Amino acid sequence: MPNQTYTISELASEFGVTTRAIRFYEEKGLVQPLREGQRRVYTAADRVRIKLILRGKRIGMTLQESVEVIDLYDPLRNNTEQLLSLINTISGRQARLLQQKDDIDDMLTGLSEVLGLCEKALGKRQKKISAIPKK
Amino acid sequence: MPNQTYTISELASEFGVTTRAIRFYEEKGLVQPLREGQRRVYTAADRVRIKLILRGKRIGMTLQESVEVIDLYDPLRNNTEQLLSLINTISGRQARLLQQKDDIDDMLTGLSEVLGLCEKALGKRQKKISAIPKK
DNA sequence: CCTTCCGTTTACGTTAACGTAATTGTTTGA
DNA sequence: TCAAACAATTACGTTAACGTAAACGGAAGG
Repeated sequence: MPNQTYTISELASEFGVTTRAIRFYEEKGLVQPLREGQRRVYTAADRVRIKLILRGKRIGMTLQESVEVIDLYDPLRNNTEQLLSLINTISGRQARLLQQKDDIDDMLTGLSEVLGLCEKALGKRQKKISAIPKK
Repeated sequence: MPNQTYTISELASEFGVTTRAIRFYEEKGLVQPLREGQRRVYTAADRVRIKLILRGKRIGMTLQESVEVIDLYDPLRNNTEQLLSLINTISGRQARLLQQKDDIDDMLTGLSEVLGLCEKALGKRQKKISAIPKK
């Protein structure tokens, strides 16, 4: 039932990107939609992949990096050595993400301070204005 | 006393970037170090600007965006209209940053889950190994 | 004096991530 | 049936953010 599929322009408008961008992702092997004749047909899984790719982009990851992260979830390899290397990869990525959160928090703090100053400055003006009798 | 200055290579190695990158930032007008003859001399303020630029980069901002954010802190303009527009700019930026935090949290959650699976898989193997008598 | 180590300028090269045509189907509603 | 809307392929263009190389200058040390 929810064997829903999507056209390229549906996904494009849903995610606010161009169809060109989505075809580009395919060129790079990031997604492999089915075909119905010529037309591309995207499954729910394709849609999620694109969504995750765009999420990665928002926090400054390259397309390749996004794919690497996504691929961390795939059929878990069973070899011990690979598992250890996977753990290292994940830990490294987590560290970077935590650093990014700190960066964002710092920036948010700074912006809040500036915002406070702005409102304070406006507040004074407001008082003057509101001190003017209405009409 | 802390009228400290820095050479380009000091800053480069402190921040883990090349001198080329720092000169590039200057080309783009992001910093304007003093000169001592030919040599560039960076003040503490220059250093901070570069640090903030790199912080922006880490969370996926372009150099121009970083500069825009940094410039939000400068001599607060006094005009009411400008203040209102500044508030909008800041609010927009804050919204984006909060979105980024959510993105990061989602990614962290996913990675933790995968990490859990890895450790679980390794754990089983560890038990088998530790069940082997020592020599 | 000569080399070695910064530092400088100039300039062409590179990669990522699409944008922007131009051209060519294909389906669909008037 | 015919134009309008959507899709596909091909291919050249563009921007950001440096990399890389060449060629040169000053100073410091052996």
